[in-house]
Amino acid sequence: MGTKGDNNRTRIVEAADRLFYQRGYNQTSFSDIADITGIPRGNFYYYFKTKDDILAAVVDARVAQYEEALINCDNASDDPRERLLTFIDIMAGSEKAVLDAGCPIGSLCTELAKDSDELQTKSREVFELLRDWMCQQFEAIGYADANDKAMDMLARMQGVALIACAFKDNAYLHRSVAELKSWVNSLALN
Amino acid sequence: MGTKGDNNRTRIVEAADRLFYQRGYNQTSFSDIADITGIPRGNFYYYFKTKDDILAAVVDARVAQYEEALINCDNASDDPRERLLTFIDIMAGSEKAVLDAGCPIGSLCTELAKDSDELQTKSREVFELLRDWMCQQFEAIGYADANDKAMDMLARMQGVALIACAFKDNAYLHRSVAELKSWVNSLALN
DNA sequence: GTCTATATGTAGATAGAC
DNA sequence: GTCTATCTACATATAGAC
Repeated sequence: MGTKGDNNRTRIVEAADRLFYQRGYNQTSFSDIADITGIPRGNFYYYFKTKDDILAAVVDARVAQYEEALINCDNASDDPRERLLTFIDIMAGSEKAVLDAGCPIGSLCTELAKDSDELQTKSREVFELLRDWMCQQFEAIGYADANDKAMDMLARMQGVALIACAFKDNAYLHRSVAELKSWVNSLALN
Repeated sequence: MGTKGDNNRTRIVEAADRLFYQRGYNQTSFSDIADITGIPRGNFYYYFKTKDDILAAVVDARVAQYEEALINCDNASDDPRERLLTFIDIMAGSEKAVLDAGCPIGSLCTELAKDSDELQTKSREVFELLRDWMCQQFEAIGYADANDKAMDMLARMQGVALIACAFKDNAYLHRSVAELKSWVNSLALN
């Protein structure tokens, strides 16, 4: 523990994370990951029992990454609206990637919805994290239907990412992000 | 032409259409289509040169199917708002499938955004058809930014379908469809 | 822990008999 | 037009040397 093995494991997960996003889970092979990391295919099975296990590790890594981002949002302000705006800015920061491959969370869930239930349930975890955090913010603003609001905001961001990617429309993406932010700004603090 | 060959071709396209929706394009094999249709794998190459050609035929079939649906929307009323409501009802009619596999158009575009440019461009055709028709309706209502409105409505529907599918949340789907319809109803006829 | 060699299955695609 | 047999490539996964 804590030596070279962990390093290799981490490198596999990071490469898989990027490839699952850019090519999709099913279209990413062990060879692809091996080519990027320089770690031979056969070696993967020392760190992971199956490809599904690699996905689980990737989802865990993404959850950890977003947890950190959400802490940053929390620290950015005491005003829940400001926190939501910070979150939108973070997401909008990867606009080029979104235009190219959509939202990493949404596109993964969409793909795995057509696979096994286990993969589907696992990939949903990132969404659940974001929904719960958004729900907290809407509760702090004073909404009784905070969870509904969180689902709405999640859906809105996903719709924007999907359409922007499908049409490769950068202008649309910018306009929609601006409109989403002005919607958050207009929320009354009850 | 017009004889048995067309029948087999049509059966292949119909089976592929269903499978591309339920399992995804890349996860659907010739064997899968052969199992459903009873037509042997090797036979496919008499009707299609490559798997990509089958996808093109499926997209063409979907475009034709939605063109027909849009004509029905046009015939339903002279009021563009009523037409949009009819369209929403048609899309909401397949709620069980949406919960299971998402929107057939959106999930295909999301998947193929990570594949070749050709497949991506082809799959976008269905979206373009819907966007153009929606744009017409918003123009008829009197919006100067009709195309923006069309993109917004498309994105909203896609976001709802994606989130409903990811969370397997039927109640959310119903609520969101109702809210979308009440939004259309509230549009002022200028 | 790390690597090579390989097993096993299945994918898309082709050849050629009928 | 329809079908069987098969090719080639590549997928996940395993075995076992070092």
